[in-house]
Amino acid sequence: MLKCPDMRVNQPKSQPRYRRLAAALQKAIVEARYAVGSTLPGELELMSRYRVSRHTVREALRCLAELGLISRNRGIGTVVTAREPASAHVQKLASPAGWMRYAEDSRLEVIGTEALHVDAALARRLECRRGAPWRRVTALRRLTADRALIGWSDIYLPEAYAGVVGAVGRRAGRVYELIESRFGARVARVEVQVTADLFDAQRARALGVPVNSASLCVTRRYRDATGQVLLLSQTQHPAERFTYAFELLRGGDGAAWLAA
Amino acid sequence: MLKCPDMRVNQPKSQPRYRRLAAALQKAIVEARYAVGSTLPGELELMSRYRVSRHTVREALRCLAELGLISRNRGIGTVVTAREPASAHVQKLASPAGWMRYAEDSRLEVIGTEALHVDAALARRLECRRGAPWRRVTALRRLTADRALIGWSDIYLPEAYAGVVGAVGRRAGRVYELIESRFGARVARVEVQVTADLFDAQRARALGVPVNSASLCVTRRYRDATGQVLLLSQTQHPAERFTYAFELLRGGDGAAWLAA
DNA sequence: GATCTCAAAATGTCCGTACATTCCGCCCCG
DNA sequence: CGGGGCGGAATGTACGGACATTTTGAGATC
Repeated sequence: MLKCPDMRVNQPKSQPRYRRLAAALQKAIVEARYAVGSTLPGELELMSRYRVSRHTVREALRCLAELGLISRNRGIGTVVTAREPASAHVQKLASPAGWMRYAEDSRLEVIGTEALHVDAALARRLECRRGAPWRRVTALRRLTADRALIGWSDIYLPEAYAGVVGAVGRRAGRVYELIESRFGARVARVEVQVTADLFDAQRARALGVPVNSASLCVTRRYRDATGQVLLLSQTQHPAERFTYAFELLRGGDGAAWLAA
Repeated sequence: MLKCPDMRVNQPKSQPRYRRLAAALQKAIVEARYAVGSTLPGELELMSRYRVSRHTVREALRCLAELGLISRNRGIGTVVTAREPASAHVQKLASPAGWMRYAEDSRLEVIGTEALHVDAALARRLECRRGAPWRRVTALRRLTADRALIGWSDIYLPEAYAGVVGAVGRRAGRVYELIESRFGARVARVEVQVTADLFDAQRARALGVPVNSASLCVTRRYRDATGQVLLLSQTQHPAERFTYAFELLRGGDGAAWLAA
């Protein structure tokens, strides 16, 4: 059960004290003796309860923090953040278009927006000139069914299209569709990049996942017929909560999408 | 530069001592004052050289270990394992078939194989009966150009097909193609799941990436016409070294793959 | 009721000490 | 030459102490 990182190939007969304490605390969390959101006893309390040094308590708590089960902050204490991984949402892709957009069972929730003049690095990503006026929108993606958080999105669009921001998440329609209908633009191609990343502290906190936990990272560039980028969105999904799944039908030397 | 995990949103004016030491050591590694493969001075030496406690040295080294720059073992010392992330490989997908198989510019290198009788959990994944004889093959995936490691694969196939294992990575042809040509089986469908995960110690060590670093995790089930699983492969790619990229052409209400 | 201040609670940083465990190289012996 | 044993070097575990920093709640004041 206890998965605190251990580099040694051969496990010792008896576990170190701090690992045993970590296992005991994890058991208590799994058995819901400490509910998610509740606060564990403080270090001093744990010291006396388990008759170990503060060092040992801290090492044990470090293990649990690495597992993402707890979060520790000065002045607050040690809060249980997870009992087990949340149930995973599987996004079935019935066609390649699924890579372009999300199903209707989830929705964006804007949590921030700012106008900016793009620096050199961002200009490269957006394929525009440096200093151009763009708008960054930060949003969370939730399942509509149970409001579960499944992603954090950073969305970039030209400032000229910023008028759609108010409608994002409020009105039916994806961001690029809003841009198309409001400004008469036309998305002709979408470039998709799929990789993985770790959640930083800000994103982890917003999603309620451990800092430095794994995220599936999908970046999309929506281009018009001239190749210009109309919209770029980068979404990080918690690995434990989101999976893309699809099926290919084998044919000749290629493959066709198998609709569900 | 220093990316040791820090939970605090607002950085203090001055960094803690251990972070400063970690930064100094990382700088020395980047500048190749300590080459990859070489051993850093021991804890006691660093204590006297930097005039800090052993505790502070250990915390600093822990940061570097988390970054994957060093590896620490009793009796050996602290070895530099990486100077910087390896350059990233972008796997361009010219068609949906790209999700089914890898391009010709990389190759599998088998590092282990074992016969097994599948337990309940694995039986569910392989959709076979518990106790059935299967073969697990562990392999690394390398770019042929520079031998760079881009993935770790766990491959499962029925023991009846184990005869192809010797040819994996030695002869041209993907695993499922080897099975097809050798045993007359026929892959009709491929189910693909894309998510993210963290590298455990074993996989991290084999790939030379940090423990608990992000991996893009792709699972493929190859099925015959009756739906039976002929082959399951699960590959973890280091996020910094591997990205899937493709482009969709917008059309009607769907999307078509844009060939490169 | 709202705001400010202060103290207590909690974790973070950093020092020190001691012993345990593992690895590796060297030396000795067969 | 090869194998085994031993010692030294190195990190890992665990104890203790002290002070710093952050958060929160209670109480006082306006």
